[in-house]
Amino acid sequence: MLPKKHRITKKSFEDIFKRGKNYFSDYISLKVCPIPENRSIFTFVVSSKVAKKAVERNKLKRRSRYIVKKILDKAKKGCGVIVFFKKDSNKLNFYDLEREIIVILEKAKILDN
RNA sequence: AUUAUAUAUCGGGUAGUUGCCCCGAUUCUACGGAAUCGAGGGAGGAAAGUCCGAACACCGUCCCGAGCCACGCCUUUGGCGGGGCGAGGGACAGAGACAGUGGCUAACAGCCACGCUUUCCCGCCGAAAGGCGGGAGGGACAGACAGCGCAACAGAAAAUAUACCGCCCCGAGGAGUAAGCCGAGGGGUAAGGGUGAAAUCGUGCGCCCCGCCAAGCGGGGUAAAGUAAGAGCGCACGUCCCGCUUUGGCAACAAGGCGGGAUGGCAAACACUUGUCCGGUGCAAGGCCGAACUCCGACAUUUCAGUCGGAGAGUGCCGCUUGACCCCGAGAGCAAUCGAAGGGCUAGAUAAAUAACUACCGCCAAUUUUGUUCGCCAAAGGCGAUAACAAAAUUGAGCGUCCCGAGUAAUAUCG
RNA sequence: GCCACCUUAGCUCAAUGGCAGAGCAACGGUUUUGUAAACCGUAGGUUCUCGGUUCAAAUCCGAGAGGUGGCU
Repeated sequence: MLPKKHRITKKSFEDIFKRGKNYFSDYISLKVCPIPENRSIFTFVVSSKVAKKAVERNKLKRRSRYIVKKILDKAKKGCGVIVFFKKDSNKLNFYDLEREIIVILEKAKILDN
């Protein structure tokens, strides 16, 4: 799990959601927005349209947090990121999910490749 | 061993690497917090659905009100008078909820025990209706002689039976030599008609033998038995209802006696009746404190900026886990349940923690390959919140819903 | 967290407890040189699911499933 200082709070969520720039891939869409802090913050949103059971939604979120945690040091500072999952993304296994997330973060220029 | 039903309990394990939330200790600190350590803790039986009734918190109108506070007067260890605050209690009534009796409970529409009723099976009694006994289930189980309604189709008729066919009696009159026939109309009749879910409580009998020619009468038999005709009648039995009453039971009710009677169904039809219960909102309740920002006022100023005070404000903190708590359980009770003594502290997150990966054990209905005649099994391969159903959001009680295994107990069947 | 409502033919909707219907769409035919329109006809239903009340349930009652909307 991400430490608290890398999570998005209730207040900043609204802000990033409105002002954020969109990036898309087959399974994931991002909203990215610069923030006036010397760190990057993340959160993950899984609609109940993607996975009906809370169990599956939580699993997707847990795995994603672990992946982001691993690459946190290499990421650009000062970004607020909301990760939305699209349909069928619950069918990905761990390694495919990791590849998806890294590719789209590179696309959004949060990660250098 | 298999299947079905019911059900106490359990819900993957071990090791390693890397992490998250809470708690505790220590250190540092710009007092916001940060770092390190810890043989500290970290989802469920249904956490879910939200069908229920509670705890807890706040709020509204009226009334009662223990007590407290100050004031006035008097005949001053006291009495009287009006006023304020006020723990707590009551009423808040509608097109509301509930409905056998007793108990359990904080409370309930839940649970336990009992009663009544109903369906199926078995046995016995009886001519039948029906009754008695046993077993397995079901019952939203007050009231349909207070009102107001509903019942398609079929049927003569569907709730005040108002008679369509038939049957019986009377019969104006008609044709005819007569016998016999036809017959408007009137009266009686619910036994027959065959419908329907339901037809005015149900069942049985209305006879047999002998004597007199017969009708009829007399005698005998059977539990009992004959009218102008006709089963609305008679007799007997059964079921149910009403009134009075005896005994047993806390009660629902049961068993019996006397007398009278036969009133169909639906209240899960009604803004129907009777009885009982109920004020409202929900932890986003509510409390503390008031950041950014906005507005107002004052001060100060050439301008920009600023200082102080007030109001609004949700960044935050509390509520938030010691509780109708958990384990064990002497003892009370048919049981639900209550419970002495002893021991324990067991998630509190907030875009929301409780995990990710690896190895071994584990699991694999169906599908693929190899070994093997096949199966078992082994290996490959697949799965993994590592098995199904499924994850806290104030708390706990119940209901109903979902579901794989392990395991426990009992019955039936096969060996 | 809480509350209200809906589910009927392929689609949009009706239906006092008493034979489940309408419009559009589909299919066949008539008409036309042909198509459309028009006209005639036909088929299509587990009334979301499971129980119950009733002689009888799309309708009344209970439980479940799916969906829509609202408050905070």
